[in-house]
Amino acid sequence: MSKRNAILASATRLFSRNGFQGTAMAELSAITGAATGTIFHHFKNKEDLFLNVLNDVKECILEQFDRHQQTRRDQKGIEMVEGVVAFYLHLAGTMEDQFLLLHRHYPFKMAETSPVCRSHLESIYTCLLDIFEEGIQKGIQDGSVAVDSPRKTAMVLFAMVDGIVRLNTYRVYDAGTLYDSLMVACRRLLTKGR
Amino acid sequence: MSKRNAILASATRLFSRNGFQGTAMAELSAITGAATGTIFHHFKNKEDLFLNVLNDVKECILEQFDRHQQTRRDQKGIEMVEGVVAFYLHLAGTMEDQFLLLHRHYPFKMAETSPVCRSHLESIYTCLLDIFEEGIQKGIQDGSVAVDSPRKTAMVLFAMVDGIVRLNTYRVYDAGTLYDSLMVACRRLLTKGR
DNA sequence: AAAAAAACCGACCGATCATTCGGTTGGCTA
DNA sequence: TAGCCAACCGAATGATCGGTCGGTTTTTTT
Repeated sequence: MSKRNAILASATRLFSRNGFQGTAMAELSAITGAATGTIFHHFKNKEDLFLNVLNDVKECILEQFDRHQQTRRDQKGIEMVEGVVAFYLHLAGTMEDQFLLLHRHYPFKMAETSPVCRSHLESIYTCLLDIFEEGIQKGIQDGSVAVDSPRKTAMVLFAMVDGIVRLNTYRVYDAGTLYDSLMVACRRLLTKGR
Repeated sequence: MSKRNAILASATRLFSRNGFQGTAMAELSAITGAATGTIFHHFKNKEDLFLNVLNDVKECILEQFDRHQQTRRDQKGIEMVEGVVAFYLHLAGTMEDQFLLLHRHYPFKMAETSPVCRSHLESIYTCLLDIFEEGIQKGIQDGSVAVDSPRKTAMVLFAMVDGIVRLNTYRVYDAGTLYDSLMVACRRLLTKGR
């Protein structure tokens, strides 16, 4: 692995676990074996480094969901949505650092002044909401889903799923045992009951 | 207002908006007009100051919900739950800083090493979950709510409501227009449909 | 092989940080 | 009045931080 990529990989971990201000370039230097001069050779400053980390996170997440979507073209709407929810929970486990980064507050604060940061975050959330909405729309057409506003329902659904993931990574309570209840809740949200 | 309370009030705002490491004692000193020596006279260090802030947040939130609960003794279960959800959304608006503090990551990280911090956070979340569960339990008895596991449902419900509040304060999207959809989702979650 | 470019190094710098400390003030008690 | 103590002050301190710079090594190009 090139030194640049090693720096990016370790920076992702540090920015996620310790935050932006909690990540010291000296520590990053020690972990990666790259001199501080080398880090600033590849990235013009700390914020630029973070923006590159966030860009990687964005591309990784978008690619994962794009690939997942391609295998789900012929399902019923409700099954698509449930599949996405399950996939989201799965990814949150395998890409813990990336999801933790998105649960921290500073990226959203940085987005208020940095258009690049804002663009990355928007890409991620727009993509996720679009996927949820697509499943809901399809479900409405095939009769497996019954809701008023697809977009708003997608938002509420996403807030629920992401809320569970957050409470889990923040260790508020063990949400691992909650995934079944979440799927039940998901189904109830989308159907009118029988 | 005593100087100690002025320090606590401003510290709440700074810790919420700028984070722990993003809050400088010098800035706190400038805002409150208290010398840095005065701050360290009242609080033995920065962490102790934060713990006192968190304690105030805890007491304030617990008191608000206690008072709210007392006015809701004679409602149906589902109405109690919906009332609590609405009250939660209302509080998130009037106590923005306190809720933002609870949405940041560092208090939960600090909780891993500080028992005092952990205790405060546990008190808050246990209280909230208990209130949600109480309404659900009551609803099961009076027939207005139909779910399998009250506690797990309370957790999922809380994750949903808190998720909406978080996405709103992080300005991911404007959730203000989402409160109606949230209440609909809440009702669907708790009832079997007709 | 020579030259040019890119990657890399780590000592160094100024700024900022949390915290300390010696001293002043003002209200309370004996 | 004398003595005491909590509240208060702000200059000083040592550690740490992000970022720079002059130089060396490695890779690529010609």
